[in-house]
Amino acid sequence: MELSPTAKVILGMLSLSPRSGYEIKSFVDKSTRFFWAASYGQIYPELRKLEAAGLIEGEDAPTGDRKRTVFRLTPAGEQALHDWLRVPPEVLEMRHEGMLKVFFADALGPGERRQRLLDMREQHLEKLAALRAVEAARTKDEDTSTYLILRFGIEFNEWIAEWCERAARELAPEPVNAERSR
Amino acid sequence: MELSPTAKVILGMLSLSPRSGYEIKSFVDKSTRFFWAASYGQIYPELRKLEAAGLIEGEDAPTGDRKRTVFRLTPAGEQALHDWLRVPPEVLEMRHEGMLKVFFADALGPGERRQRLLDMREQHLEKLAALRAVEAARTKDEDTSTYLILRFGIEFNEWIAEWCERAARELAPEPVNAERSR
DNA sequence: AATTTCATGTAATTAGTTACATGATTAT
DNA sequence: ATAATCATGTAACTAATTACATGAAATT
Repeated sequence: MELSPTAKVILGMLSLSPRSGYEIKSFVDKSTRFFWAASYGQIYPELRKLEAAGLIEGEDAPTGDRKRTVFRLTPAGEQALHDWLRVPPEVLEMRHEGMLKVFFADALGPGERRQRLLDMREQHLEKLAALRAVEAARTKDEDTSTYLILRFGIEFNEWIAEWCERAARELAPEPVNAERSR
Repeated sequence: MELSPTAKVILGMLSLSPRSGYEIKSFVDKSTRFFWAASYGQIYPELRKLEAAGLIEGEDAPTGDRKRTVFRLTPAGEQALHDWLRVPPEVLEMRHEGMLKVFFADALGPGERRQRLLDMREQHLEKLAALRAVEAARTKDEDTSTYLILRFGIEFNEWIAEWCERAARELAPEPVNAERSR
């Protein structure tokens, strides 16, 4: 059974612990968001499909009068997750507008490449700040894979920001400031 | 006028030089592919829309009996490209299955995280080899933005592969080999 | 009292891939 | 002769976002 992109993240999230669609979405936004996003428009229909396929099962768990369904993996769902995890990865796609603008920067004339690099750097510094905030809010999970990936995200964005700074510096030797000034 | 994702790469490619849809596609595959892809199913319909909007114009340039249309930017198209390039980037999306598998690796048990890291490393080594081949085939363009981005791609994939190797080594002190052995 | 968060869902739209179809030209 | 490349395009399908809609509970 071929898993859809959103099925992959849902099954994985439910392997961490049973949870509702809303909780899946909010945890995605604090964790996999920077390399694997998911919206409500994907999550809720996919939860129904996975339940129909017998990979997950939902249980009513309302808070007062507000209805709520918590999903957990079935044995078949756990098996499907394991099967997927053991195969080498295939999907590796990016949509990086900052890089595209640097790539075409020469169309603006010789002086403009530097500013495109600084714009790209700025975007990664913003991502970095968001990930650092997540790191600060977290509680003892040093030995988990989820924390390892958070560290990856932080170091990854640092590396890119530094690469941009270095490339900008090589174009013009003035110091690079943190703020955009235009 | 809001440019579609594919319009951005088409206008940029035509700023490098006039070319056909086929040539746009093959150059994308050798250059922006690793951070901004485009398929024929996107390119040909978008070329028609951009021509209808007056941003590009096509000229018949057949090779013998095989018909062929070469597109170039109009002044309005050049303006649209410049307007887009000068605004800070917004789109920054990834679909990174290797990272997602590392993220959920604990579901397989404690020993499996290492293999997921090595799988992810392998994928980036493959990207790296493809980009190095492009670099070897290229001719004097050291001072262009397109070459800068190629260098970025190479160093970026190197950095990720090394990060994976380092993380795998910290989990188990045996040496990391280039080949998958399972 | 008002705002934010929790909670679930759908409809419309946009984006994108993959497979198919056709045919000329060039290289082996 | 055959295969690879050049060249253009569409149809079917999959994926994904965005906006909308509704309403309860918790917080300020």
